[in-house]
Amino acid sequence: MDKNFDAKTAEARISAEWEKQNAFAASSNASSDETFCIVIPPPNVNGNLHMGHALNNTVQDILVRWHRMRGHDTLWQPGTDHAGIALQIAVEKQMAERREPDRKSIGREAFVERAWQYKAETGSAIINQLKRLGSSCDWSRERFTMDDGLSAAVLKVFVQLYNQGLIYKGKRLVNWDPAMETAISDLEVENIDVDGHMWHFKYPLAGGATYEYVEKDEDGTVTLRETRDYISIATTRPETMLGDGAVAVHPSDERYAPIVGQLCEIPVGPKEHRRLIPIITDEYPDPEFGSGAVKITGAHDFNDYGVAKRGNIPCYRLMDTKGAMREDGAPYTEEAAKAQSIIEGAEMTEAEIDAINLVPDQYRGLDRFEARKAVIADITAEGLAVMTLSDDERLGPPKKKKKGEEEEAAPHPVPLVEAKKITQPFGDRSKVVIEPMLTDQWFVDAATLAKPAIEAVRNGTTKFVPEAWEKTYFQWLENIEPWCISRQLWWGHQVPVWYGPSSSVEEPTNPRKRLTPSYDTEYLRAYCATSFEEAKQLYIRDQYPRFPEDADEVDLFEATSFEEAVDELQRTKDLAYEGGVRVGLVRDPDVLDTWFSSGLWPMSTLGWPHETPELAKYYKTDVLVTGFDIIFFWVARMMMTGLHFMEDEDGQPEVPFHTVYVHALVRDAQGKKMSKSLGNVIDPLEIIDEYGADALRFTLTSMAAMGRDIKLDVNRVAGYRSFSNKLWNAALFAKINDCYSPDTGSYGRTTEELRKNPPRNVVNRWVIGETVRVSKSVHRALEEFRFNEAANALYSHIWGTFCDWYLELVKPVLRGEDEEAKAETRAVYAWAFDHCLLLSHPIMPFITEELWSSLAKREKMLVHGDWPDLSEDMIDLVADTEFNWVVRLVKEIRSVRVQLGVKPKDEIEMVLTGHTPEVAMKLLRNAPYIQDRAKVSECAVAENAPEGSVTIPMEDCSVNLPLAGVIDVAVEKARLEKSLAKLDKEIKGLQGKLGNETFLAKAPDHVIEEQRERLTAAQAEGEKLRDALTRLAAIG
RNA sequence: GGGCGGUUAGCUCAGUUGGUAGAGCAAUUCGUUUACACCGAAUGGGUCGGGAGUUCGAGCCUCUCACCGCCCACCA
Repeated sequence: MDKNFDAKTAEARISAEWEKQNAFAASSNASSDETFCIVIPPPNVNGNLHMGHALNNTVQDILVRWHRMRGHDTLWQPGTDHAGIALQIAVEKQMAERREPDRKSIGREAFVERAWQYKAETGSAIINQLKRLGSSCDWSRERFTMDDGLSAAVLKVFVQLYNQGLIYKGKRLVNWDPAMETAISDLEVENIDVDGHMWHFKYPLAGGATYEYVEKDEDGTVTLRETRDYISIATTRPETMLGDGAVAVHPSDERYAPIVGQLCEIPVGPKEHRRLIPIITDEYPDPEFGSGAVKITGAHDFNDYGVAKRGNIPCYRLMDTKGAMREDGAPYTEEAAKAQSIIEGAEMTEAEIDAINLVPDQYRGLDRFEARKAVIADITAEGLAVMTLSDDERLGPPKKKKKGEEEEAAPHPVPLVEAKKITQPFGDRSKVVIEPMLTDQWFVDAATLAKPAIEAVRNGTTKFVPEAWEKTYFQWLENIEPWCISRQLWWGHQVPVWYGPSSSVEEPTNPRKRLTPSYDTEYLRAYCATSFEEAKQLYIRDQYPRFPEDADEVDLFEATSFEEAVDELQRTKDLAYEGGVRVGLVRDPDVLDTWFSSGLWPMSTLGWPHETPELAKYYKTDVLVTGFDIIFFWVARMMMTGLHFMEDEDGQPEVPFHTVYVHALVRDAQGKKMSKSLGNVIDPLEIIDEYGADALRFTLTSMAAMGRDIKLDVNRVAGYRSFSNKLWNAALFAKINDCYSPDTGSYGRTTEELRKNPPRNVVNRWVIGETVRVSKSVHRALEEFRFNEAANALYSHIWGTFCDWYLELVKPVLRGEDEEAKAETRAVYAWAFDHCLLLSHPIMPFITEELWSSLAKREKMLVHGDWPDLSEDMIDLVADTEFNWVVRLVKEIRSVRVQLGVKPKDEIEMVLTGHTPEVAMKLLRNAPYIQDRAKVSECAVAENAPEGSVTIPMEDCSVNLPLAGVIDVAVEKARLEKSLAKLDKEIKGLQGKLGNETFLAKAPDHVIEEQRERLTAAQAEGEKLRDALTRLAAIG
């Protein structure tokens, strides 16, 4: 055996061996019907292992290895997520780097192929990284959210929810990412406070009308009265003024009561053609804020959208998919006239309103931020920019003063713009400012699906650990909004809906008339199906009900766009097609939110919608291990879909897992998530390279208890590497001392034998008891998900008990001549050490596996070892108390030696006094150990303490070290006095407590008894110390 | 604005029915041809953020304040 564990080479070798043995395969090592299943939170397929993954997978692996060792039928289901938007960004980035033509120029089909190629290049990296961590997933069952099986699940879920009315399409204001040109869900928006500005502009009243503007204070006293020909509006987004549909004030706001119902002018655009909009009332404006008047831009603000819907105010879309001002449509004057006609009573459909482009010609094509600058400049030039701030507000926002910087002497000059902290929405992937955009999108009726998901946690069917997270879960689900699931991306599951022209406008008796159908959306019908073939059937049945038997005569083809459908029809128009009809069905181009497919993960990876044996056996799964950041994204959605689609044997909705273990996030020192852009990432792979996977795993395990943040300290990893080194050397010691027989490959005694015939030697009996104890502690800790307790129990047992005491104590025996004692000790050493390996394996799989096989020939690898289930009756209480006494005695002697400056090499005598015969026996029985451990030459027993000796009080005796002449009397005196002072303080406290009648009356008996015992012991010890002081005084 | 965490030794953090404050690292002293220097022995170090309350007894329960952080929703 090498002197140290070479993690780097050993880990690779051991991984290979596990793989070769199929050690992680589902059901491997199963000896009971009890199942245990965890589905991995699928990492992004193009991702790299970060500390969060490391923690997450360490926890899962501990549970999985533990259950597998217990003989449970165990499956850890692995896989990866296609990471919709994230992967598309990555692919496009790579294409740009490689100077390939961009996405749009190669087209959808080629791009998707390119993305698959990218996936093939990077797809195994994260899996290999998980393997390096030691994750014992059943890799043969690896799944991918876009593989055939999982895609089938997605289709089935979509179609069923669609047919149940739980998925629908609608024109809504959604969060739009102008960089990726797609909608995103609420959860994918990060709201960040940034320094912003608020502008105040005058909207002149139509036709130069005026009114008396009156401001009053709280008492009703008039503070301002003036004649105005405008209404003042505050905005942080001047560029959206172009799309204003109204100005709203609160119905109770008396200042504006005179002008409600009148029209005002949007002060931007060509002067002669400025749009007029009505002043309306709505509950939304806060009279206390700004001027109390709000411009209503329904197509670009979520609050305004609500007002617009209530007040029947048109929503004018100003921007294109890139967030630039629209360039389509007729010149501004014509478009504005259309809008104006609505005010005058013209009726228009939503689509017609959406088609109106109200961007004045000079702003068309400008980026939204450029447009903002231009709008501000133009309005300001016209003198319509105003400030309506109080003097206090004019000071601007408080500036953070840097050290040494002088306080601002004078207020700012009156600004034309108010500096203001504003919360801006950013795309969590693209990091660009999100634009509310009025678009057609697919939604899931989340509120309906949420109800059973809430109930299942309420009634305890699924439990969160720690429980506190249930509150977070409820809070979100109870206020859930429709979930926008469509993305205008190319990478992902395409929405399984096909559109075809409606034939209902005309009688389909003459199908030839439908040869070139109008693809105007008004006449489109949607068919949701799991395949084109199915959609075709649905279309025929719906559109040509009279010709079911003539279905062959309807020639349907699938087109990727409406343009293509029309082109294709034009192209084939001349082809003879007797007696039939030719129609192109166009598939919805959108893809689904990544979380739509990962939300099915527990069902889909086990085979659903097929009724596979795995699904029957392992669903519902047991524990879901996750960070709290994806409780909403993922956990809640798995609960919703799981409950909707899965049933138990009784036909009741079934949850996907009974326990959700929520762990902390690994963060940086500021409590921020680790991120590449912040440069605060600790790479787990580098840590593994340097310290080994076991050390990293042990570190994360010991920190798993933390509430929310784990601030990883690399020093701690180093500390736990030392721990594995410790374990390694304890094994080396076993090898050197032949604890494992090379012939039989075993240590000669089974647990059962040791239980029936306990060893003679008290040290061996004691270590068996300690082993039983630690096995119970570890087991209980794992049962209760208290991973840090399991780690700490092992740490202190292996290092503090086994290595520091047991290993040292058996040295004299193993070096001695008593062959019988040696044989017994070897056997017990090996047994106890094996248990250290068994119990540590879930946390530190590599080193324990390595030692397991290198110490002895084994029937099975440790990964399939039998998890200890030791019976309490193996704890020998007598040996226990006796040995704790020995340990305490040795520690006391060592302490005294160091304090009094006795040289480590010097052996001293010890004399026991004030003892009973039993105590004397106890001492003599253990004399060899005490002599060895405390460097004592002789353990004697006497009536009286020798002259000039140092005394150590024990509860049942005194230990005297004859050190006359060796020690400094003054130092010893100081030592005794210090101990005495400490003791007196304790005695005083205890006496006070026991003298307190209410304490005696109210405290439970066992507590009182405990305090009494402690007092007695402390008093006895105090006496001994006082005696010693007296004797010392006699010498001095 | 709503919700949730945190504040314990120099540092990173444990501390589960309220009953003598703990670990690792760091520090100091001493040691080691003995499984291990990725070592051993010993030592020092905390009015458990402030205040109030409940209790015989509070790091733990209640209230409050302060600071730090997270989540959700937001005033145009």
